[in-house]
Amino acid sequence: MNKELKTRLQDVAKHSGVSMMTVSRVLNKNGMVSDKTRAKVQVAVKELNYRPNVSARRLASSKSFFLGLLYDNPSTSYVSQFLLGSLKFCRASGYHLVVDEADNDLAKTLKSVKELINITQVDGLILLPPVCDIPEVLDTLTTANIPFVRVSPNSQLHISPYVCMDDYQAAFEITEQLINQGHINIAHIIGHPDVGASRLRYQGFLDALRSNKISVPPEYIEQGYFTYKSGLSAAQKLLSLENRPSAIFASNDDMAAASISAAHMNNIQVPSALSVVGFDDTSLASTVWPHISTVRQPIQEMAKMAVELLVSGKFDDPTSTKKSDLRHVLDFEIIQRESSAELR
Amino acid sequence: MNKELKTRLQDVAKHSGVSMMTVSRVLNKNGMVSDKTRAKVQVAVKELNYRPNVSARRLASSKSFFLGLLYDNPSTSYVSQFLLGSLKFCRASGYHLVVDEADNDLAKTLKSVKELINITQVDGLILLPPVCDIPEVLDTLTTANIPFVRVSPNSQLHISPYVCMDDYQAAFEITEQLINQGHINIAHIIGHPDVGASRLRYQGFLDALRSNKISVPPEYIEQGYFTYKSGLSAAQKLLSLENRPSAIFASNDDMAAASISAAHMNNIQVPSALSVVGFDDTSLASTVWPHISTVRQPIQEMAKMAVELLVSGKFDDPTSTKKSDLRHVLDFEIIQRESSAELR
DNA sequence: ATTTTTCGTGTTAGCGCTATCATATTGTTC
DNA sequence: GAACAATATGATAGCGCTAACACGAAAAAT
Repeated sequence: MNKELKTRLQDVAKHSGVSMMTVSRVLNKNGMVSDKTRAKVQVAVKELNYRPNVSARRLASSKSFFLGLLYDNPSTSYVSQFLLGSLKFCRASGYHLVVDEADNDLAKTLKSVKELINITQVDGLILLPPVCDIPEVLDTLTTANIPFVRVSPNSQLHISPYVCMDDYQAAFEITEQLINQGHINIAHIIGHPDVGASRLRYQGFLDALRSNKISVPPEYIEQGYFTYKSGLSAAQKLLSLENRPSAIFASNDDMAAASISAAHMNNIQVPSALSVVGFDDTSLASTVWPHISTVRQPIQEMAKMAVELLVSGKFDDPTSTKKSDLRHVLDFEIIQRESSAELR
Repeated sequence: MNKELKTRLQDVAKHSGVSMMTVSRVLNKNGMVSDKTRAKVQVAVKELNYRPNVSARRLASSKSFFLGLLYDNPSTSYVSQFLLGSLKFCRASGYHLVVDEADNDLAKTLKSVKELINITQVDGLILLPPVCDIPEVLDTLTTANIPFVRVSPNSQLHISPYVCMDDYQAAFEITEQLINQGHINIAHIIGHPDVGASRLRYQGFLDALRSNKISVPPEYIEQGYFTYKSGLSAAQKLLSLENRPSAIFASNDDMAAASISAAHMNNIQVPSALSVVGFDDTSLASTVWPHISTVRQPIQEMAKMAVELLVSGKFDDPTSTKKSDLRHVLDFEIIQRESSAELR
């Protein structure tokens, strides 16, 4: 560790002719500094390419500069994408990320949460679905007064800031695209019942059909669990129906991939005899053949937003924030690939 | 941040009736402490459930307690698995992980490495393939005298510790398993030429055939790049051969998945008319249908080992270590699933 | 013009730990 | 048992930063 190289707060202070404390205030954006001094300091920071020492900061301040990320067990690629995104933005803001997997067991999950709070002393927590909807976890955090951000939560939307995308609208649009391609017999594989997005996507699907005056027979709706396996058995049922659907909308890519497999197994050509669309645009969507038409979720952007919300400190005082500021919706994108096509 | 809760070094010192410095010495395993005092202190540490404050440590010591992880662009699931593994073990050892993606551009990659060294001041670096074989990166690290561990490296094996598995042997065994299932016409899709493991797997494949007196026509060997796409075009060629192989051994799961897709496209049943085996046992292997028979790489264990090697400090002085200590081989496992079967 | 309030800035102490050196306690040699 | 080396422990001073207060200057109120 080369000590000569590092610029310290003192160097910046000397260079701009003020005290260390003033520089500190400028960097932490709290406290009051006149515009003139602030500008002066900022110039010095830039010129010296100063980067604060996270450890010294953490040691001296009441903040830990740690954020926690708690994930459950959705698709691996979803978690890893989110993870990479948040690591990147944490680093940019001088924070560190402590990652923990929530166990299936509620008691263990709560233990993890408490350890993050008491031992690691995180400044805030990011909760991925479906952990973000476990009431006991939310209670623990609220009681401990730890700020947290939830990703695509399902319930109790007023208790914390959250990032999400418009699952309903995306489902509506991708369904409508199938309709525009001439499909009428469209089946749906619902996502995991514990994940709120599943319901929204299902609703979007239904409403798209309704607004186009298309009715859905009940046997066109199958319950899945976001896993390949569940998708496979759902698709098998759909494809063995008397009146086989010409298109399947699966609530995520894993189940869409499974639908394609099921089609292969039954010698049904995709997309000529069956169109399949998924949701999420995980790497899987372009790793199976044919590539899956899907909805791109901006996972990295969601991670960035989640980190930013915590870092900003805007929500540190839970009583002072208005409901309207809690919701942060990011844009999606419909991706047309080879697994869906015009009905012939 | 609740200050009352945390046990400090001082508390441990008081509790065991020695000075802070002695406790520090016990914890850091350097310096000399008598066995009696060490025992006393260790008891106190346990009783008080003491956890050292990483930031204070970092601030006061010459170490940064940061490790860097540099990855390139192999399969997402490989990276994310490794990432999760190393995060876990870093946390357990009180280190933090700084992750950086190596750009395709050499200059940018070197810039990342230098930033990790100079700005973040990492204590050590983990290099994933194929970054672990870029001479300029290795040179930079050697010059800066930063310890690093490489994962499945290809070349210059004497310059740093590394973790790997026996790719050759694993390839040999999974090929032999196909042979034992009655297969004679076995094709191979080679992995990315820049990744050393590709060659080892290819060699293991060849030697398994040779030792069973089976000859391979040259058209049974296709070059791939570890991507689904490259695997698809390779498999297409293999399956359109006059004398079609009855089995394909792909150098990773992505290309095995592609081979299965290609089979579907050509109306070839897997595994009844074509057996396919892969390598890595990433999540993909059990997300396509049929599930892929493959070699399980112990990715998380490799991550753990890599972190441990750096944390141990055994290799901080590059001149003092013997060649024999550098190599760390972990066990693999052959996983038989539904994509391969007895030849009928 | 004086008091009060605000704002902007500097001063001091210390966060929890380790490096460094000083000191105390052994053990070893002749 | 004196003289030395080796080993074991303690005291002190920071690492780079911020909290908490102190203080002067400007603005507002009397």
